[in-house]
Amino acid sequence: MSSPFPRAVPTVSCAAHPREVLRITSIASYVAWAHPARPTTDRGDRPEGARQVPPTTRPTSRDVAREAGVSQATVSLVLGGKWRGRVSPATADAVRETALRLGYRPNLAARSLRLGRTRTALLVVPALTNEYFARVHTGAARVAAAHDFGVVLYPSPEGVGPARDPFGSARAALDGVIASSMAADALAAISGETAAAPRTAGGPGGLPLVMLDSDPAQSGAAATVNLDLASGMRQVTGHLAALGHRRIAHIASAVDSWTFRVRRAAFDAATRDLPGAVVTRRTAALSVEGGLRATHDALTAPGARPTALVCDDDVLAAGACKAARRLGLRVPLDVSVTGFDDLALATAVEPELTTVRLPADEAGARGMAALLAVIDGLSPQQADLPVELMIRGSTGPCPVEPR
Amino acid sequence: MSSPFPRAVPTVSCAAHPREVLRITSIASYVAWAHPARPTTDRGDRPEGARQVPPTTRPTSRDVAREAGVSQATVSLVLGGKWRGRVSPATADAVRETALRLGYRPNLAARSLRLGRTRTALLVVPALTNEYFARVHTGAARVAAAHDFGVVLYPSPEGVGPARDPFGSARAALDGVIASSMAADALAAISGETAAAPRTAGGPGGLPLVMLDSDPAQSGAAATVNLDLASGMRQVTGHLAALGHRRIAHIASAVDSWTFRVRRAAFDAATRDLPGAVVTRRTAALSVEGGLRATHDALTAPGARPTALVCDDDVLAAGACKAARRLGLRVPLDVSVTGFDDLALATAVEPELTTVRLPADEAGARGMAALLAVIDGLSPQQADLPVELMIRGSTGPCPVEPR
DNA sequence: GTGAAAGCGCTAACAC
DNA sequence: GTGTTAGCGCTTTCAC
Repeated sequence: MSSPFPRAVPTVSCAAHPREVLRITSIASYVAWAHPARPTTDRGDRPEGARQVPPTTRPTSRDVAREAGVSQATVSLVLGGKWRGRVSPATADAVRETALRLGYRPNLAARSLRLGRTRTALLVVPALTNEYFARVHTGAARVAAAHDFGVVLYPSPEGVGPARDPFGSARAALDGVIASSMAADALAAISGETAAAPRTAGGPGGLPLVMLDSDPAQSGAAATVNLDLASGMRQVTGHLAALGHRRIAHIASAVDSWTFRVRRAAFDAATRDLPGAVVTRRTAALSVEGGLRATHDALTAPGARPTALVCDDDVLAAGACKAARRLGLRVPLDVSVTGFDDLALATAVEPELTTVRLPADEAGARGMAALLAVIDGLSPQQADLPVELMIRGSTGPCPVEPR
Repeated sequence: MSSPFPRAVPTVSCAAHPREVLRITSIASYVAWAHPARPTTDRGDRPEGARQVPPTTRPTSRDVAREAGVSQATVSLVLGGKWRGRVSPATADAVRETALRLGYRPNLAARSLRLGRTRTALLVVPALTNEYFARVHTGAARVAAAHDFGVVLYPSPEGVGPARDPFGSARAALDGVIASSMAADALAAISGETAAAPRTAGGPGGLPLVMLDSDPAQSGAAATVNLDLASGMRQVTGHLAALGHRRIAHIASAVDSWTFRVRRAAFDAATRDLPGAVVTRRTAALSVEGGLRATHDALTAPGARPTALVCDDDVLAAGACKAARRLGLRVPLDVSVTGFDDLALATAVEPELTTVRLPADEAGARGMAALLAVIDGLSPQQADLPVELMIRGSTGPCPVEPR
């Protein structure tokens, strides 16, 4: 997606043009910031003489100013790129040169404090250990970077265990929040607080919030970026129906979040219209093991065995394939399996999974774009992102004489 | 790993005991921070009247002080947990109550500016789209949180494309850096800058740096946390040798980073001592597809076909299995395959991969602990983390009459 | 036991 | 064109 926003001008102008150099310079700059500080825990004050501030500090804009023979304000203007008609080019160059030579880097804390905003967004994800959200982050970070924004991840409690304090994880001050579903607790809290002024940025107590993959009606967010999951599920069932499958089991995620409720409802709606459809459902923990167990149950339950397994997720589908094979069933000859998400896993297993590709990267990018729009006081575009059925080897024609 | 550090006392005391409430309160607090600020891009100044600071701001410690009828300093002391003998318990309670009622949250930018440190560490990872590093982050974040530190991820350029400016990604000011290998550029820059004062925190230009999975001799870091990869590779080759395999192909990662050089050297060393061993090697892009191609080449090369494939990585191993099967070879009957890392993928595929479990979470935790130690002026313990061979279904006895 | 005051490094309005 | 100045919100001496 090409961003609808104008490109931000780099805050600290970088004489070095090749991005290699820029990158290195910038990272290396971090090195120039160190105070051997001890945690401010109440572990009793040090008895031995209190070591004071270290002798070496990194240069401030004042140092640059002194060194360059200008005022500190001039340094700020030049490095901030706002010197257009106010500082002579020669002076500006001198300042930049000095800043570079001293290895000056603006103090972000000071800047944030002064500006009252941080150009930082929080991305709340259920757990980092998931390729899907990694891709969401990638997309969000890409758009953010293009606008000189940063993204800080907050893996919501389930991810790292109940985080004692989000300040520990999301340490930065924030300009906005992007939250995906599946972070129920946190989301409830956020929307609850935002309810007073849901649609505006800067309302009383209203930090701009964009929700991903969540109920637009309930989120209380300024914007919602959703995927057309219903279409995906319809494509899946349509595909299976076209292959002749009628006995279909839904291996559903046990996680109670909007995204899975939508998948379930879409599955139900799609199969309801399928003449002769015999539908069952098992819920499973969101893991290979969970999918395996639920599928085992679905395939060994009394009654006619399903010929197709619609899984809420690729991971579940991988488990489903294992379960089928352990029962001596061939995929897709005896039973077809579909996934959802199109993770790398989908093409790592054999047969490769027929699955629904979710544009995770794009969702993250849209989410960030929406957040930036909200922060800007604009109304972000709202449209479900299209998903695409990837037909691969795990689905095939319904066996003629099943069982 | 149980942390060697004392537990930090929460900065803002939380009357609410149940962690549910704490969590919600904390996250919700973010909502109370909003300035409808426009990006400071040079897109021309607004012609229409310059909207000033929004009317609503979140409460400051001064507001709390006024409301509670105390001085702002008292608020700071109480909420900072340093009121032990200086403020009366009654006053302290009143302050806390007021802070809670107003929804007060300390401004992190101001705190950082004042303290000169941020209690934030940067975790540089090659790309987020990788379960291994997600686990590293999890471990690091866990230890960090226990010490009231935050972790900000910086997916190094390969991950999100060449980030224009790390300040865009890692927006927070930092107290230290944890970097994994495979982030060559960034690392070179960091170690280059740190070389002047490698072993101390707070040396001139020396931001504490801990390297993960990197050459201890070259990193220039204050500490290195490594895995005993050589042992892992020895276990793999030993396992295969015990099964009778002698013709072994190494499907090596094409990524030129220390971790893979170690694996390669260990493989070479281990097979060198194996009488009658016939060893080949193919390098592969770090993907299922890459593994598939390299393995296809290895299995179809002229000469006696290898009976075992040692892959640098589970993803490569997944590709190797696919390649073998496409050639009509059964795993493990005709060819054995081993992976490395023990990602979830290893047990998602069939047969499940015999692989080396890397304690990623533990590595992240150790890295963070080491960083905290360095920041504290202590010398972190240095020891390679043990790895473990997970024997599963992808390896079996060498076929008696191979080919 | 509590308040007053200094100042972290930066930006931006305003003088000159 | 350039310099001076006033804080952003917080922590931390130091008086009282």
